[in-house]
Amino acid sequence: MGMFERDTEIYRNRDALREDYQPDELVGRDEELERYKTALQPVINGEQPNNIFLYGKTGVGKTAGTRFLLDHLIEDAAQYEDIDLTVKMLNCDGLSSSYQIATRLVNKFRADSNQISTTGYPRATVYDMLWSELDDCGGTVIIVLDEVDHIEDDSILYQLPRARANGNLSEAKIGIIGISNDFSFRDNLSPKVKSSLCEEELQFPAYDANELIKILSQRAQVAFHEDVVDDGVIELCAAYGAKDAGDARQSLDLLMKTGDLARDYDTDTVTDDLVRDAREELERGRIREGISGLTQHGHLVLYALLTLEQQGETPVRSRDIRPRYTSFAEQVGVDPLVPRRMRDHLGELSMLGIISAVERNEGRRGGTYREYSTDMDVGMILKALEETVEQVGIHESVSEMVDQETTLSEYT
DNA sequence: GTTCCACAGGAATAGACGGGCA
DNA sequence: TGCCCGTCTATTCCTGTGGAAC
Repeated sequence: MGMFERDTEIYRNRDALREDYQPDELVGRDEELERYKTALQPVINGEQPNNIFLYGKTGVGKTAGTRFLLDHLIEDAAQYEDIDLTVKMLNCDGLSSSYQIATRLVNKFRADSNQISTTGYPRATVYDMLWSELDDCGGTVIIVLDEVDHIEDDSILYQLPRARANGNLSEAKIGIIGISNDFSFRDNLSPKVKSSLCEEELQFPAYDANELIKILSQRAQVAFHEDVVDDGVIELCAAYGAKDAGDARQSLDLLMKTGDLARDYDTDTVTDDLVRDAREELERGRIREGISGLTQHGHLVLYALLTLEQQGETPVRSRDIRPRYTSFAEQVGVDPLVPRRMRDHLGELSMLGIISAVERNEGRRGGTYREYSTDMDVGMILKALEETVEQVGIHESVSEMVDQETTLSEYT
């Protein structure tokens, strides 16, 4: 027998569970796509396209829906001789200024051999280059700015929709599609930008469990061989996904992890139990990753909360976490942070989903405050902390402290 | 309706640090 | 090497906020 043996293969096409997989049909977004389609209709009519602003949380099909519709739009527009449609998509992640967006856009229109540098030109020159590229291109041009909330200044969002009205363009008709998962971004736009960019606003709500089931079934059918996936697996993945954030990406990851576990265990069926294992595994990974990105003080704040949790003192408000945190900080020989900064760390921890916060309000008697607790297994987080944090001294001091505290509390 | 509590969290600012560059 | 710049952490000061108490 050889050293390598082929796995019992449950997958037909594992890639179908990946985020970037494009199914032939987009399920679960019927209403949204219908409205989106209506908003794009002017393109086919040969009119000036609407500017569209699209918002919704991560993993609710904004980008996938846009790709899907625009692909069809390009295909259908080709049937009309008087329409010359160009679509350019730009992901603004990692780009912070209008200047950077403008240079990237110019390069999108130019050949690889003719790219411009992303620094060095006066802003007005870059804009002029952009206008001439757009005019050379002519016809209808749709520019999709994904994650548009990463841009910190309005300039390009103001200039682009008005380029034609301002006489910078004579040939091209421009339509902007802005995609954002930050709801407050829209409100923070200056009124003049808001009115032009947000002519059509589309909101993509989170997926509910039924929609997730549809999506997962569709993908699973392609991804797995027949009769490999037990009844209930899909439903369970969807239920977890709907409970957490209504995020399709997350549910798909869970399903894929479950399949991977089944493959690793050499079983030929994907079962409910594996879903639970996979979820724990993903959770562990997420927590480890979150913890590794924290500063020393973040770790100390987390330790403080964890030890309080172990003693049954949670949920606990930040001012009651502080003494514990302060003594931990002293134990490891660092100055404790001011309360304001400590709250930042607590906020960061709850953003990462490692701890949870509930806002409480006792009015004139007690004002508003937040109560923190961990909604996960403390042992698991502690283990992740020990694995991730190499800082000498912390664990020893903390476990010493915990021992003291627990012995103390045993006597009281 | 007004007041007021105690915190939430935004804004301005400073210092440390690291990478790119002449 | 020193300089510049952007990023990250932390501090200080501040305004905002929801609902119980008045």
